[in-house]
Amino acid sequence: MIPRAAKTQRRTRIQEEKEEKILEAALDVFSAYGFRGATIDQIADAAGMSKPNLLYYFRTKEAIHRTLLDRMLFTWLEPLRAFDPEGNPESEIRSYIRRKLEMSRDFPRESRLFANEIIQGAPHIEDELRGPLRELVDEKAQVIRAWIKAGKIARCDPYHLIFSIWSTTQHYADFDVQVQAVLGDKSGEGRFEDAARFLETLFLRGLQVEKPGA
Amino acid sequence: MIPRAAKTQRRTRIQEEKEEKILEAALDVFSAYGFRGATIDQIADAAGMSKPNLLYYFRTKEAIHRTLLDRMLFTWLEPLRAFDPEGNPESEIRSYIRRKLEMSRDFPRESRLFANEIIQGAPHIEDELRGPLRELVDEKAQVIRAWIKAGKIARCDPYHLIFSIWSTTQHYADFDVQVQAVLGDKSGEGRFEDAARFLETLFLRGLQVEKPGA
DNA sequence: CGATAAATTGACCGATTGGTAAAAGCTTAC
DNA sequence: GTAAGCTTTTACCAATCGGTCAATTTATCG
Repeated sequence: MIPRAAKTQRRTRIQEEKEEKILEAALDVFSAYGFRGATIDQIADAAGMSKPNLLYYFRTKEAIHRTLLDRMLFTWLEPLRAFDPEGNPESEIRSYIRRKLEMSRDFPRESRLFANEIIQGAPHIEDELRGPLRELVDEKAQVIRAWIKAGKIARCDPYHLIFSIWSTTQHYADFDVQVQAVLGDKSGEGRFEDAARFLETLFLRGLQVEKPGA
Repeated sequence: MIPRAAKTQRRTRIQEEKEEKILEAALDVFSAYGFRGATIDQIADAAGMSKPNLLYYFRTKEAIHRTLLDRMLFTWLEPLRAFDPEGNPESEIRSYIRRKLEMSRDFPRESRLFANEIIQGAPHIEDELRGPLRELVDEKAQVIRAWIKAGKIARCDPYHLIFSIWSTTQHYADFDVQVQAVLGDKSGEGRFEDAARFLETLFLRGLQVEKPGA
């Protein structure tokens, strides 16, 4: 009857497939319209099934949204988790920027899902922001502070540094229409490398990571 | 009968007031939920009037949205228009950052209205993006390019420079919940100065505007 | 004042919203 | 096979959606 708690406790092949198909369709719709702007009918259409059938797998619209957000939040934080206190600042920052930029390129819908949620006040994930997210950022801010004290990078506010890396990289996913409107619609690979080069240069120079010269 | 085309051609005091009140309320609602997520009832409630009364002043939900977006787009571009080719790069960039940051502080709802629209594919303003916006950006990109050629700032892609200033500054309005979740909810003035100092330093150092020393 | 136009309202419309009930169709294990 | 449980569908629900209409109230002007 209820798929998520079937008597056998073991998920059917069909369950696995259909749930994935629903989440895939829902990602399209939620990322394009936000939670309130999205409708179950739209998601069901995109998933190629009837509305009651969809609601057989996820009991409410919110349940679908939650599942997507939970998945998203985890992978969204991966690059920051990979930030290594033992590594050298230049390459750590460089690869953090690159990873975030790759996520914008490879998972733009996930990025927009997240952006929609935050812009609209994060009503579904405020706890996660104030809990796990904040803790992780605090931890990495300490790492940056240590680098500053050791004279490895220029003095700066580590929190705003993290914010600026988030915003600049996510911009290419969330504001893609605007970027395309300004740059023209030529395909993406060259654009990606341009952005990567620009941001790496900006941040590394801005933090004076490179040897003092001239 | 129809207020926007009254026989007298002259707008009543009441029209002026009510339309402003509606737009004010609509800004709240649209910026919080996006176009599709917002409802006329919600806006009417927030404006303290009945739905038919609201529709007496704006014939459709889209008309309200359009009016807000048109107003917004104009003021949103003001700081970029003020970018002066004759000025010196350091102070121009510095004041551009500051102006954009002030807009995020003083008009966060307008910023979120715009962000919602762009994230959701800019269905209502794509023409404006490809037209006026693009032209203005092209023009200012030329200014930056000239500064580079004159050796006044470091070589970099001017478009991505503009994007990065947009994204970093708007971040404080659009992703405010996240910023507050990470930094704690202490009041804003100190935060604003911190952000301004960080961004100015990042960009000016990143562009090597300051005299080569050490 | 009275008259004319502007402003506001309650009642209502068809379409769409998120979600349910129940029965029919389909798989799977025995 | 057949029975049990999983999946899907049809029909439906109350609430809400954007928007209209006619009637009423209020403001304005001579």
